[in-house]
Amino acid sequence: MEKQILHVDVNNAYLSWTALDMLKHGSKLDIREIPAIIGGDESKRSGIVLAKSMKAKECGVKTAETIYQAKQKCPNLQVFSPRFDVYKENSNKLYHLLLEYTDKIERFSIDECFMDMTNYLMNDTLLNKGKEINRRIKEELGFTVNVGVAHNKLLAKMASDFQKPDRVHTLWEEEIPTKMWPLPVSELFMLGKKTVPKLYNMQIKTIGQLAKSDKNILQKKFGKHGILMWEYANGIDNSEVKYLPERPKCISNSVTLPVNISNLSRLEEIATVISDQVAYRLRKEGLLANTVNVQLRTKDFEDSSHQSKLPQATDVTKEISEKAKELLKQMYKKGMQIRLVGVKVDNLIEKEQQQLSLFSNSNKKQKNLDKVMDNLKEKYGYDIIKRAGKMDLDGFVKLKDV
DNA sequence: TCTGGGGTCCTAGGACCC
DNA sequence: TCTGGGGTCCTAGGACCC
Repeated sequence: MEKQILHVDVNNAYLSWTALDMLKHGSKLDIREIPAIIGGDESKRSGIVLAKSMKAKECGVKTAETIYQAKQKCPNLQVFSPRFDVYKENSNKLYHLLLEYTDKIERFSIDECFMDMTNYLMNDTLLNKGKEINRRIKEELGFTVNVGVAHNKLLAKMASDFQKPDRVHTLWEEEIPTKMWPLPVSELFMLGKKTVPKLYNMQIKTIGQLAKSDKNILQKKFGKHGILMWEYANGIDNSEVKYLPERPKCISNSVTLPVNISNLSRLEEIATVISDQVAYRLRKEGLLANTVNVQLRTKDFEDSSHQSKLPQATDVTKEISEKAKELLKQMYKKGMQIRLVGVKVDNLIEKEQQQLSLFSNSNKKQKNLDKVMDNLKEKYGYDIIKRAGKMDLDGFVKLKDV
């Protein structure tokens, strides 16, 4: 049977939600009405555009470009910092409103949901439900969304991306040739900046041309991805709305350092602090990691990563940080100027599935230490705990480097 | 004061085994 | 001694998403 799918996408989510929070706290200014962006901190070398207002968009400001570039285009641009606690709260409000319509909701990101409305339409049409949701969110939550209405996830997602903001668009199968095929191929979901130029070289410039091109040639050139893009261009997508929460496949944290660092022992200390964060999140999830991965980025934006299996699955901070340091030593070559350090754990399993081994109780001391630290973090917040003899990352780098 | 941070999935090559 | 070949595991890197 045909599926009935909605895709709900918050318009300029970070910016709208920041605007609402400011108004709630007495601000007279609605930053949705002026040229404004949500951006990182240029002094910390994380100065990119995370979200933009319509007025900023009219100036030509693009998401993910540098704040510096955005200001060139739009000299009176106002920049605001992201507020992730506020975003999480609004995301939850949205989710709970949508739950009134179906429990089959996939939270695709903080500001996007897929809804499987098959069997939940109650004598109404899918389009009417979409319109009602759009209206209720605006009235009850105070921000606007685009809603895509279709028979599969891909088409619903493409539809919600049509004209913005505050719109409801259908993309039925019979509308594909008129609504989707004329669009440039770069608009298709899963076609990014590496693939689009290759398609251009093949004289494939619109989604329609991609849809009509030879699937076998695409497969030869792009492998599985070639099949996927051909199917998407033709509106084919049989994937399900994944409404059951799944365990994460990996957990990672990384930092762009305020200054480049070319000193191995300092990098090791940074890797230790990050490992601590990763291990804490791992324990909160009740998971164990089998693999540790370290990522480095040089001042020239050359990325490299090394990974290694652990002797056994663990959530012990010390075991993860020791492995991370070992990998770091392998990777770091004298004279490298490091801009970013990241630690990731992979191949996660549920704690209950842990293989019993002769060594499973060997790290009792470390485990107890982790437990004590975790309790303090729960009680007073993550930042209250500084590792003995170390400062937090910012202070550490600022005071000891340059 | 130019370029974030957190994810998922895929591919290719080497090691190792039978 | 004329160096097969399939399967699995592991690692490094890359593409894409928001």
